[in-house]
Amino acid sequence: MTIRTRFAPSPTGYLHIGGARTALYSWLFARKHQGRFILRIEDTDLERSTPESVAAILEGMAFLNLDYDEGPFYQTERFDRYREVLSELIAHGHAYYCTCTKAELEERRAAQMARKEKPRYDRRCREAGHGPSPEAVVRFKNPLSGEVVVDDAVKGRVVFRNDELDDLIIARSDGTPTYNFTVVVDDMDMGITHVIRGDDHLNNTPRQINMLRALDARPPAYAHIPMILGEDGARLSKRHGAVSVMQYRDEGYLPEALINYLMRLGWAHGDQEIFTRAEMIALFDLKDVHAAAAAINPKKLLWLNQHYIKTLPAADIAERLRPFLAERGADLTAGPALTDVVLALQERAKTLIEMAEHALFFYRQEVAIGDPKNQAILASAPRAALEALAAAFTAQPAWTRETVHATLEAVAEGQGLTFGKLAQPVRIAVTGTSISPPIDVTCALLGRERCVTRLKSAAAPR
RNA sequence: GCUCCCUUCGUCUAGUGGCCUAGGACGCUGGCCUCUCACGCCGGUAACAGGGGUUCGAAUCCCCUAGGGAGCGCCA
Repeated sequence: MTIRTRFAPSPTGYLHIGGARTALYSWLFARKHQGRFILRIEDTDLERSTPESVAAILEGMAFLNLDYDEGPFYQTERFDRYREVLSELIAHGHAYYCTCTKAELEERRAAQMARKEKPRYDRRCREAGHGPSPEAVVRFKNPLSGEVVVDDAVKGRVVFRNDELDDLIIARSDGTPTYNFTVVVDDMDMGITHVIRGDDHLNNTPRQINMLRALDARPPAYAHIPMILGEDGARLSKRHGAVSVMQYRDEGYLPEALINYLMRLGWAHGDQEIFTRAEMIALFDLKDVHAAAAAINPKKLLWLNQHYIKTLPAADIAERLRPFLAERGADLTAGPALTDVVLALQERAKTLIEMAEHALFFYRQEVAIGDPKNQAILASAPRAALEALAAAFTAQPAWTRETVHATLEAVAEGQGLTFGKLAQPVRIAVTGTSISPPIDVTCALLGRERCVTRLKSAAAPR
């Protein structure tokens, strides 16, 4: 049997990291078993679904490199099929028309709550034999007795009693189908073998299984993965900062880091922290998914991002860095090869934004020393030392890291300074900041001409 | 309120009855390295929610309590 999994987001917002993890686990499971991964857009809520959200979801999946074998399918394009299954259900006595109004239902719900009962439909129309009408909804006739057992891959065996369940609405009065019904029809039609989704759906599962049975379909296997909590342990929301996958991208996070982080959040393989895609596919197993909700830890994500910035090929990082540099007005043709700059910066940036900012002075005509602290450091070196260095640089035959280093050492000695006492003011002079790669590397990369110009300008009286 | 789920360091987790005076990672922190910032290396900090059982032995099995979460929509 071919394993078939699906990711079924509703396009009512961006792709957030909880959804991304659900998608990742479904993708991994399919890949591990040489199965098929299907993307389905659950857009039956015409009110809240937007094309922008669809685009955001697709974009997020692409960024994370989660490719799908089938889809994206849109539920709004399958309304004929839902109608067909709906009439089948009605014809076989598994569903019925209900004419109770929203106001009536509301009232009964309130009364049940007041009586400390679980609010649910009282099945008043179940045997009434109503026919179709403009106000009528269609309800599924849930079994009245017995129980439904969900053998969940992460939660274990969960038993629901049918008398706890009510007759849910599967088609609205305007004829459109509802979520719990479309999901059943789609999972059945698309031959989904493993439903991997958030555990907020665990309570829906017995009703879906009952519908599947009414349709003579074999229920898939289920795996309900816990939700992701914010840093404070509360439910994830906008106020927790970056929760959108695209926002992480914009903040300079690598998909490798995000995927690794999400993978490891609520799942473990012993003490291993870093996983390649191939390892993830090979090692992933639903049974190792932790059953409890996990809080997001932004610092650890940052650490992982740094790890991948550090270890991925410099040329690769350079390509990803380009847009961040362009955004900051850097002219990449007026400076050293970007890959060389990345090589120098790779161990000193946690995000691409940070790297772009630290790379900027390589691609600017001039630097400004705005910070008073930096001006003070610059002033700590005798003007003559900077001038001597500029002269020595000019006279120096070859321009490499080694020769630059030797010149710096010679000038420092000549001026009666330690290497460090000269290096830091020089750093301020040529980069405009107190932070950069080693000064010899920085100068070598920046080029003789710019170094000399900046040294002279820093030495000039103001 | 009812039903369902969950509970190991601050956080993510290892642990499936003895290897646990509970391991790793992030964070925080002391030190080393050092021209800045980083990287790297060495060390420290900190947890089995509580209570009852079962057992020679429990973080691991059972029960209860407490706490957290989800669902109970003509939302998905």
